Amino acid sequence: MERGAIPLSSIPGAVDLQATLESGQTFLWSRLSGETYATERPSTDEWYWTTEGADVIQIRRQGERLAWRATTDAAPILRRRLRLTDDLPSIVEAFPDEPVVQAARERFPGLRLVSEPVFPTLLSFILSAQMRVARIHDLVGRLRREYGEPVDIGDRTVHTFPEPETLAGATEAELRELGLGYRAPYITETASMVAAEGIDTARLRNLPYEEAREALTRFVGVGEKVADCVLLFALDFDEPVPLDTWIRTAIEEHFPAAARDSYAETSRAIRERFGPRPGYTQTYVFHHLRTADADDFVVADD
DNA sequence: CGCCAGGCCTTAC
DNA sequence: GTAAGGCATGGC
Repeated sequence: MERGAIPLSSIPGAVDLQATLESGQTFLWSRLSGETYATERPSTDEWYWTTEGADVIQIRRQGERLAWRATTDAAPILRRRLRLTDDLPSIVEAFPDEPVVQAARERFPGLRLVSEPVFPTLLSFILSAQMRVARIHDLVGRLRREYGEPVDIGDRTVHTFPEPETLAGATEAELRELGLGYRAPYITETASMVAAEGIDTARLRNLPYEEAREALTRFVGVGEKVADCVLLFALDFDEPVPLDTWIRTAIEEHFPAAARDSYAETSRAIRERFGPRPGYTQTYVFHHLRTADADDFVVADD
């Protein structure tokens, strides 16, 4: 087990691990205590763990640094996945001067976008259709335990995210037994597609945003909304504003002029009102509205 | 019981 | 291209 630390002084802006990892952008991180998405804010020494390929990575806030321990050198992985080089102060400074956006900004200093592995993100958001955030995370955990590889990390065992080939070998009936419901065939079909031909991430990253979104909908269970999530949370696009029920409601209430009939038109209209990096704005607004009645997410003094 | 959740698919026009 | 209906599951 390797260990290391990243000084907060080396990161532009704050880092709020809970807001970043438990805001529904990624379902690939868990509190080591197992209390992920508990209403209580995690204790300050709480470890979060995830996997990347066969490696296990853990991180926690420790004073004025981010401490990590992992089966590999986690520093470059963490810098990428938590976007620790993003100049957060200048990003939020450019948010539009709208009350709901500014309220979200003030409530979650340190909320950062993520840049997660593509295949696990693709499958997570296929699962996300018509499901709540905590339950999506739970189902990802079931996929890990059923189809991933166990890794002993000392006092407990965690599981890697399953490879495409492994999930391609699962049956729809097996996945339905795990509780995936009608999303079960989407997972087997898309896993089979990825096992057979991969995901051309280099090509996707170089496509214009709307073309990349269209290209991703080739996968079964991936419509415009899920495609937007993959582009925003795994492929580093700045433009996507995934139009889920929360954001649609926010548009109706706070940006009614941006409401349109089609997804594509509403997407264009809200992007023009969310500032230079609409995806970042969206992540703040989503987390703010979804936790509007949970004061536990407000930063407490240590 | 009904309603909702980070929607997508097929079918019909 | 758009509209309608169906679809699993669990929490409240």
